[in-house]
Amino acid sequence: MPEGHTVHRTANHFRKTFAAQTVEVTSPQGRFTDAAVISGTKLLKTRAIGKQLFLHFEPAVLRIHLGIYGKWQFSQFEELPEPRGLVRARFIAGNHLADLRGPTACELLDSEQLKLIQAKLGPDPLDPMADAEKFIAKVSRSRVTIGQLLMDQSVISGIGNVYRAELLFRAGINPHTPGSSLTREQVLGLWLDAVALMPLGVKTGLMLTREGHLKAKTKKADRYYVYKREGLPCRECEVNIAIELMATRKLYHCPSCQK
DNA sequence: GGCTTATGCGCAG
DNA sequence: TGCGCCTAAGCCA
Repeated sequence: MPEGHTVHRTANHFRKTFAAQTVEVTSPQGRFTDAAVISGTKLLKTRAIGKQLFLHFEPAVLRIHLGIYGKWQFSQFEELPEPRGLVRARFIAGNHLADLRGPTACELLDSEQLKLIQAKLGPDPLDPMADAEKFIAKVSRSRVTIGQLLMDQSVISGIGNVYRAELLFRAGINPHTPGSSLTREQVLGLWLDAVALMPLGVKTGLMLTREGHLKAKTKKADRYYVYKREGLPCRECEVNIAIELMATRKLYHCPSCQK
């Protein structure tokens, strides 16, 4: 379920229920072989950058990336439940439990490795300290299409297939436009729109992108302008929403509103 | 119950 | 470009 907002929610949850505590870390499945290195140490700091979660324990930093399959399951228990299925990592502090399944990455980093990985990440619209100019500069210099640039985590962190489609529709920009063909106002506009929308995602856990429907009570069927609406009439102009593959990912857009 | 699909990404070639 | 990852929800029967 991971576009950036979900990972920030996870970071917030860890901060609330695990931070500053001694955490017991195990790998019931066995594949996270370094669990013992951090188990029994304190969670000092929790940070999400885009789709990556960094849990700073005393001996090392744990980097978690859910990829497409990864899932978290959080719960509180009176009696600790047996792990169900393949649990890569299990975190326990007090009566709080977090089970991690199927992640792409669950690995310990030293400070050098951490620096390298974080240096590769583009600015995150959910980070108040993020530098929009870095995003603008990379897009403006690139002949790659804006549809692909928005999915490139070294250009901007945290955008996935849903926000990509919706942001471009909201901006009235055709996904095939090369980054360098966009005006500075258009690129800044995309950034500012992400800055405006993504906190709603963190707050509600839903990707709310439709003007007038930016509330958690918005029904799933009404939630998006174009994402997964191929063949249906555009909500603004009635022309059918188009679908195609762009670099192996499904891309949705309105051929009329996004010229 | 089975089959399809998915909000991602690294890697081989 | 295509594969591997290998979970879980959604949909159909």
